[in-house]
Amino acid sequence: MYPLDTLRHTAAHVMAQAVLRLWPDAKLAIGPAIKNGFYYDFDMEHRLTEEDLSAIEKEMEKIVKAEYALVREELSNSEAQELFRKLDQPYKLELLKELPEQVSVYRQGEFVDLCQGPHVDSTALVKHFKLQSVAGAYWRGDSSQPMLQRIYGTAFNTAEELQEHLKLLEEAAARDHRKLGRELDLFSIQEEGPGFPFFHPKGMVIRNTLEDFWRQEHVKRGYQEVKTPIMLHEDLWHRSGHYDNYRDNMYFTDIDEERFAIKPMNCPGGMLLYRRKLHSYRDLPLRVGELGLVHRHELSGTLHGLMRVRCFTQDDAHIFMLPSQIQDEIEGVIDLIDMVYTDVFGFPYHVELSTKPENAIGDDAMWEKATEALREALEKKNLPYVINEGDGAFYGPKIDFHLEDSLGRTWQCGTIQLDFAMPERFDLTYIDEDGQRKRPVMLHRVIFGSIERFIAILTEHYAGAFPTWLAPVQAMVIPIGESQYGYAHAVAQTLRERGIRVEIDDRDESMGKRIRAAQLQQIPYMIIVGQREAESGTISLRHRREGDLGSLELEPFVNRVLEEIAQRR
RNA sequence: GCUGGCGUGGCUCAGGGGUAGAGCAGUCGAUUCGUAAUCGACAGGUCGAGGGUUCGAAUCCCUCCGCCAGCUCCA
Repeated sequence: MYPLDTLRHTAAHVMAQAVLRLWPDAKLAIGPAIKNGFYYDFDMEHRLTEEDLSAIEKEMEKIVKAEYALVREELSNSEAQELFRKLDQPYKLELLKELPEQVSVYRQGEFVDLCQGPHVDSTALVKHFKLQSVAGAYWRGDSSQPMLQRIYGTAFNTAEELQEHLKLLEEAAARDHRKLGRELDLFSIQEEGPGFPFFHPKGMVIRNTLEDFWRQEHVKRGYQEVKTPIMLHEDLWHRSGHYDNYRDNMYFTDIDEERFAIKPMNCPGGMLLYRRKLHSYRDLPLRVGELGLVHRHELSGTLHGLMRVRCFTQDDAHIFMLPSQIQDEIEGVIDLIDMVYTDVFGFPYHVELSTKPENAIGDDAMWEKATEALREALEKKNLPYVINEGDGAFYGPKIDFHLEDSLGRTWQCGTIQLDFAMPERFDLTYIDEDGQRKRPVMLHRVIFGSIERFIAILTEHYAGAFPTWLAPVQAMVIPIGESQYGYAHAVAQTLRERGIRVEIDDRDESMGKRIRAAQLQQIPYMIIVGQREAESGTISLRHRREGDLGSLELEPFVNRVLEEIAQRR
């Protein structure tokens, strides 16, 4: 048994060999193993289609059956150059320019590729593979370079593992929040507003419930809430550094011959609010939250349902604090994020520490200090982390929280950014004990990240079956026959008065059909009322997963639902 | 933004140079039903938009818009 990435790397070679057999003019770029499979990039006249994939797979099968040994060969760089010049493989020559004096190639049958290895011993081992898709990809990931054709595939050691993986992909497609968002009537994106989502009544229930939860937890932790304007004068964005560092993602407009920008971030507005009055050291830490709607110009090709949009709501907060409060405040945010991810949603997560990017404001010493402070907090909290070099915000380093959903996919949601630069730029001050004006330090942080994206993640995580506290409709009352309509409406009204989101399906359709409709809408509880229930003043309860739960009085049911809501289950 | 693919009723899809079709959903009627699809009828589309070719375009060509898969980027 070889490690999967070794097997997949060989699979990439087998695929390249097959492609070369079918299209001898193909120029090979690179073909590595990746997280869930492998790919190889080609430059060729023929435009690959999905149909070509099965032809390539057939050719690959021949190569597997031929059981070619993979043979490693050490060459000098110049020998390799000669080889690939002869083979007319210009991308390999370009790669060689940056490789050391001694390089290696791997051969299998008539095929040879520049490659470090390692590989499996024989093409015979690449039995369980599947080609998945064709897509464009830039040479060296650089949008100024030519676009190549990339074939994605995957490979496993056993047929079972391959099947399992393909099933997982199907499952992910079935849970796609764009599909569920339509079916459950949560949100839509119209042609008139690419990347600008519309929230439907049911989507708004989820959204408002999340926001209510957010507010409760923030009030408990001493946060205040503000709302800053969506549009502010361009001068502000020059001062904040956004104009220089973020201009390409911003929307601008004119008002009375003055230039304004729609906010891509909430912090500059937060700065203005801090500056509205003098602050004493006694006021700090000042924790100011904002559910802020930001707009960012994202490339059209990157838009993706609610996951990637052009306007979204950040559950933002800015914490202004004394330098001595940095550690406690960071830890407080880490605890809050942990509570939300772990206790409420049950998401496992990992953290990354992102350091100074190329476009950055503030000097190196400042960055060093900020990065160290974040690192210290992580270590104090005993949180293992990986470093994400150069991935910080332009105003400060950050801790990113990546949660893992029920399909094992990870999503970056929460982030904590430590910022010494903005307070400097906006000349923020507080009056210290000694009567001197001093500079506060600032934390930017989000828990959900973007409400829109978080809802998308939740939708896929739960496959549309939102827990009761979030479910847009918590109970559907289904009268069996017309004579129970009055009783059914009375039951619904009682539930409504107790704060339960209830609907009634009294359409003139069979009970089976109405149960099915409620099941498909993933409504947690169905309340069936027929003659028996109407006469005894009870309900017959069905749960979307547990099925028929038999009959009971209304009160225990109300308590059950209210308990689930209170427990956020 | 780039490469490739795709745009037909609310949804899923068929049709493919002679002037639009199914299922589901919807409406109406019959039915009044005991835990995932009762039966029937009706209604619903200038086939993404604009231009061109043609006697005739949803169908062929061009441009634009949008969507999908990637790339790049990111909450």
